[in-house]
Amino acid sequence: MRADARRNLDTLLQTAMAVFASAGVDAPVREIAEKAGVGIGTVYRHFPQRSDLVAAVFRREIDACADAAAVLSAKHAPFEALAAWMQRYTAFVAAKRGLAKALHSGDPAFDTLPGYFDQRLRPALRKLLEAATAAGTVRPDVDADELLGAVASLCMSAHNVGSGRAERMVALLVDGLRHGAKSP
Amino acid sequence: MRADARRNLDTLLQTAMAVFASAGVDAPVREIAEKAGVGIGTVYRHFPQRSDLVAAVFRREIDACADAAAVLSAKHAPFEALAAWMQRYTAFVAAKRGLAKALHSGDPAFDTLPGYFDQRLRPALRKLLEAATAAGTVRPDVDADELLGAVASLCMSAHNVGSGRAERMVALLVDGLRHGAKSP
DNA sequence: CTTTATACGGAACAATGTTCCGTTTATCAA
DNA sequence: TTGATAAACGGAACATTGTTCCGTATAAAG
Repeated sequence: MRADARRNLDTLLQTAMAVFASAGVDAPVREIAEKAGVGIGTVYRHFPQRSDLVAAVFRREIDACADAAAVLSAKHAPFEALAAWMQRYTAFVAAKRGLAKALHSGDPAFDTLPGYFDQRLRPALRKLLEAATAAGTVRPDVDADELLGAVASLCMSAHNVGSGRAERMVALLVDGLRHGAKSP
Repeated sequence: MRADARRNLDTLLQTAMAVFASAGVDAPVREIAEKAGVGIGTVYRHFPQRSDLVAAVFRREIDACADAAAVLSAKHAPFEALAAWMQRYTAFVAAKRGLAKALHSGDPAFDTLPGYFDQRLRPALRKLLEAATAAGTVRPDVDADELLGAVASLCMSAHNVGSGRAERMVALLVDGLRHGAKSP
């Protein structure tokens, strides 16, 4: 792959992420291309359809969230790493409320996203959970899937718009994980 | 209101309902205008925005569903009327799965729809319920709101696509209403 | 029948997704 | 270093669709 192509792809994804975050996923392709300093043709060579760009940005954010698990795990004690990652995941889900619409739009470009979501995030959380359980700071009867789903529900609910409510609920959830741990 | 205007408005709403049903609520305005045999300008005079047309069609379908209650009530015994209307409502909700997206689009044209929905359908169902309860064929501890919500949930669930599953579940629900009635 | 306010139709405009192709440039062999 | 070339670039042009505007047609009233 040519160096300029790689460069453009990177700035494109970065810019698209920023634009989607501030103007929503319906932002015009022209605007993204302009802000990234590339032509429209460049965008469409990398992403044949607009939805492909959206999906790529999404996948990238899933990756970032999943990768954060290992970093946090190396930097903190098991329980603290778990708690920190849960907040990281909360931020991710909360910021992506617009995704639900896109996912249900029927566009084939989004078909593989739910699977990718599971494939990357579930193992990430499972490792954190297992480490904390092994350390005795978290109860052993909690399922990674259920936890991911619960947080998503908390964040998606219409009553949780704004003002850290979702974060507080998730913090409560995480505190609940301590109950029944081997060593308190 | 001029006669031709009234005529055009009616055919427009009828046509739009048919097109939305077959091609989805994203069908182009031009297509609707053409099928209705009117110019685009005519559509936009009656409905300043595309979403206003969608909302009008919706309101009309809510009306039809609500009005069906009185008709069924006059034609059948209380319980049979209730059961028939529940199926009518089921068909209405099932057909309008695309509505959820529209409702959450943030377009102000849809702001009053949820309220209208309640205002028309809740009393309709309440009257049917009260009549059946008074006749002793339905238990008295059922709330119209809850019933409407339950049916909506049954229909909206992604697992209920196709093949009368929702209808069967609703029928079950209705049969459940008989339990604990004064006279079995 | 004439008048007039109303409604009509569709051309024209604007925004946006997508395609196409002439031009530029990174890469590499000589 | 330089020339060849395949890859990538940029943006004009096209297609679709929502929306506006205005000249024309017509229903309604006297």
